[in-house]
Amino acid sequence: MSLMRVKSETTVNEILTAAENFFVEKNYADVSMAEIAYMANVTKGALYHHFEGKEALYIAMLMRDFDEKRALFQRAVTAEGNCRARLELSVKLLFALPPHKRNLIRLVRRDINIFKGQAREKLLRAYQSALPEVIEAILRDGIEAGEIAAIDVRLLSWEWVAIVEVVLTVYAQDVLGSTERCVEQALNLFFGGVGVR
Amino acid sequence: MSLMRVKSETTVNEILTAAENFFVEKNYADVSMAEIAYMANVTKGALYHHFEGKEALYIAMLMRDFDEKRALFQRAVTAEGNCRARLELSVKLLFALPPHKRNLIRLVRRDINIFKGQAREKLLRAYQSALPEVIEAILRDGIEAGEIAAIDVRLLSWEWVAIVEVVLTVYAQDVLGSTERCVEQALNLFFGGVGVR
DNA sequence: AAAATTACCTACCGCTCGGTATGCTTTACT
DNA sequence: AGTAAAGCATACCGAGCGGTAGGTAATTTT
Repeated sequence: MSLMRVKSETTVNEILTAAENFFVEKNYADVSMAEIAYMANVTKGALYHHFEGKEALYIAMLMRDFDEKRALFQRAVTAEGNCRARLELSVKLLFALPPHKRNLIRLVRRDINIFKGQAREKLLRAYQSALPEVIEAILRDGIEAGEIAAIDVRLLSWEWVAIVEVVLTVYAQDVLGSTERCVEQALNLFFGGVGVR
Repeated sequence: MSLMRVKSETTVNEILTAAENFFVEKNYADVSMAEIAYMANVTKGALYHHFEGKEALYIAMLMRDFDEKRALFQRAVTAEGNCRARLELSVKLLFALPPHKRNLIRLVRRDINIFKGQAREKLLRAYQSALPEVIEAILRDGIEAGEIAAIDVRLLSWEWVAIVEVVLTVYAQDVLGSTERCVEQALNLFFGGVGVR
């Protein structure tokens, strides 16, 4: 039970990693099971041995990433400091990831429409608890401490994520120069806006 | 030349409208030429008579929408008032559109990755001139007038669009109640941030 | 050592979808 | 009136993909 289990886990991980690489760069429909298998150095038969189908594989891949992301951002929630400092930490943690892992964050919002019923619900719940809820926890503290205005936290978290996604682009990093400037830009906009007072 | 031309134009418009309805709700790959044809009350033969293929049809559809959007937002550029007032007008114009036309705006950013080469460039240029450049014109005026901070206008326009897209969601409209509140929320965040001073 | 289970491969099936070949009907030109 | 051309329908093809059936080799269980 030991040797085989290790082998299986290794294969599964290789498959999931291969899947990540394809799904971040191409649409769900444009990624074939055959190429994932090829990239993972196995055959299609192996894929269907470990996963029920394409949809299950895709969901499993996202779930694994959600777990990583949740663990990562949890560090920002439990960190010391005020709301702004903790948001800053969360973005810095995100920037510290390799580009490919960063971009995985956008997959749900891009592909959520292709799933129906329970698969869709499952994904949404998992995403909610991996990202928005974590941000919301920080924002709630910020509101209680009187640092930010008392606006619906979910809406606030979405706006925050939207703002961050912009500075995550290549263009933003070109224009702003460094990671620090990107983080600063996002924080300044979110907390103070761009209007001149 | 007259009767047939009118007939043809009508058919083309019906095809484009049918295409819009499908492409806003499903991924590019999940929309079939057959269902577009059915929705437009023609056959696949007619589609391929009027368009070279699926890609050409999709691009033509976006192009038509770009033209409408550019004409729409141009009104905000030439309007009287300061930067903030004109941005407000542009969002209100967007909100005044039927939901289906509103959402077309997100298609490019969603699907741009599935095109390569010249098709991709063409789409990007058309999109740039239909939306970002229009916003940029307003923002540039705002910077010159000292209303907003001197940040790269393209980056600013992206942030603005990102913020607006959030208040365009159903959730935001539920929470905030009215269109006016949505517009106000976006403007307040963009100009003043959410930090308490 | 035999049986059962796991991991994986090869070969194949069925279906969908983009695209095409061809012909019919209506309009436009001369 | 006759001919050319445009608008559109029908019927079909070929490729590619998700998924399956069945076999083989290794490992674990009894």
